[in-house]
Amino acid sequence: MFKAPRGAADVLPSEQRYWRYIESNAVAQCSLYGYHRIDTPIFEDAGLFVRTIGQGTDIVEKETYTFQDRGESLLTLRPEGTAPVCRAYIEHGMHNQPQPVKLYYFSSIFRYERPQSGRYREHHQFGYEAIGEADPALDAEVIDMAWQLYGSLGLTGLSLVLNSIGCRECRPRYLETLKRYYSEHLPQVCPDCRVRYEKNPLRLLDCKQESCQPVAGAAPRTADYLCAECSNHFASLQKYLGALGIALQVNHRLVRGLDYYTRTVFEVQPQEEGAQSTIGGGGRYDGLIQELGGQPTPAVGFATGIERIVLNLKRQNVEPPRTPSPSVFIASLGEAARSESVGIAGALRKSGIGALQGLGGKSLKAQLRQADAWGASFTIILGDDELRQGVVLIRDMKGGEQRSVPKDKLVAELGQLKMA
RNA sequence: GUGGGCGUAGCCCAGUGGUUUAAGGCGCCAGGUUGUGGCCCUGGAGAUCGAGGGUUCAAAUCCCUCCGCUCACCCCA
Repeated sequence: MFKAPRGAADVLPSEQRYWRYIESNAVAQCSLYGYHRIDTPIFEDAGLFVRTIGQGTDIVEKETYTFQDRGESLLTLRPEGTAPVCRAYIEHGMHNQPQPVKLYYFSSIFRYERPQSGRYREHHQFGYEAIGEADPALDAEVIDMAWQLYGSLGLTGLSLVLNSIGCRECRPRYLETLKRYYSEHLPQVCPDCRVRYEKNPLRLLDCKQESCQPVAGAAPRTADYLCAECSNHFASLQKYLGALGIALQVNHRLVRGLDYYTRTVFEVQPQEEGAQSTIGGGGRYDGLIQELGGQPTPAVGFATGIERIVLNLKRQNVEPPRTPSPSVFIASLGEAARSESVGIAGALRKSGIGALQGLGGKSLKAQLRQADAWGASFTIILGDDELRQGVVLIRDMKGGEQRSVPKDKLVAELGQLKMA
């Protein structure tokens, strides 16, 4: 027996309403903020992700699905959404469009890791990128849109965590200070942190090991080492978020797992304990486009995990709308009635009325059971008697009343009933 | 990659060595009306008891190995 590969899952019909609910709310937000959809390939040149996400990051180091195709190109299944969008921005000369260029996507994301609740090898993200503008008001807008999206979905108790991790100019100075500070505390710190110290010092800050908390908590703060521009940017952003009425908490230990972020980084976190602490995150990445060979271009973006939103919707008992089933069921008895019923079903659908037929020559009882199981509002009954008289029976499934209607009036009649 | 929990029908699960030809519930199918649903009643289909090996007169039940699922860590969405 074949099973879905580890960490990959079917989204079954019964789950779809969550997904469609999220998607339609997200699309609605996108149009309010002027974003246009982009779809990028599911795989990219492997180098794209190494260049952008960073050589020392976990994603690149141990989580990518990378393979050689038959033409010996080295390809990687997309492990995140931003780099491909930036690649497309450059490849299609979007710097010639009015800036910022605002793009959104829904895409599957692949990371090779041990699956657990809210974490899969294939998962799906909704994300958006605003490319070509450095104004902190744009950062605020990006954050606002994320916040509005969660709100529109009915999620509550989320918190917005914000930090600035500086830019190419001021971050090296900060990292030096951080390393100097940690060098004195290395013996007290967990083994992982000793590795981070060498490979990715920023990550020292968000170590969750109990033993590292005192050291990390007292560490120098990025915000205290920002250059004047970064500092102003961060201050303005907070002011704008205030103007939007968005409550945020600055967390000096928030850093993100991808190397390309500059200045603004933020995450949205649900209250619930345990499981995955982040539902969505993003930030500014002013160096990324240039890193990929484009003009120096500032940009800011956000991405959120669909599976994690679904998880939280369920935890909070949010009920997305159910997709309606066809409201008319046609039960027929005998072959003559059957071919009549095929025609009726077709006519109903042509006039926009969803219709299902009883199939397989089942008894009327069985067909009514089926109609009930489908939740049909009306069942049309058609047998030899009705055929002879040129009528059909319309049965109201709610109360069980039924009456006969001339065959040629059926479509009009049902149209009326549906209105009522 | 590391650690914990768990694997009995589509789903939830009883059964911890011998009346088990593996029970029950949900769901599915059919019948209870000569052409009438939802409730009820009756019947039916559906399980190589995760896989392989071992112990035993006897294994779903004990032992070993493997596989899978799940939760957590790392990290992230």
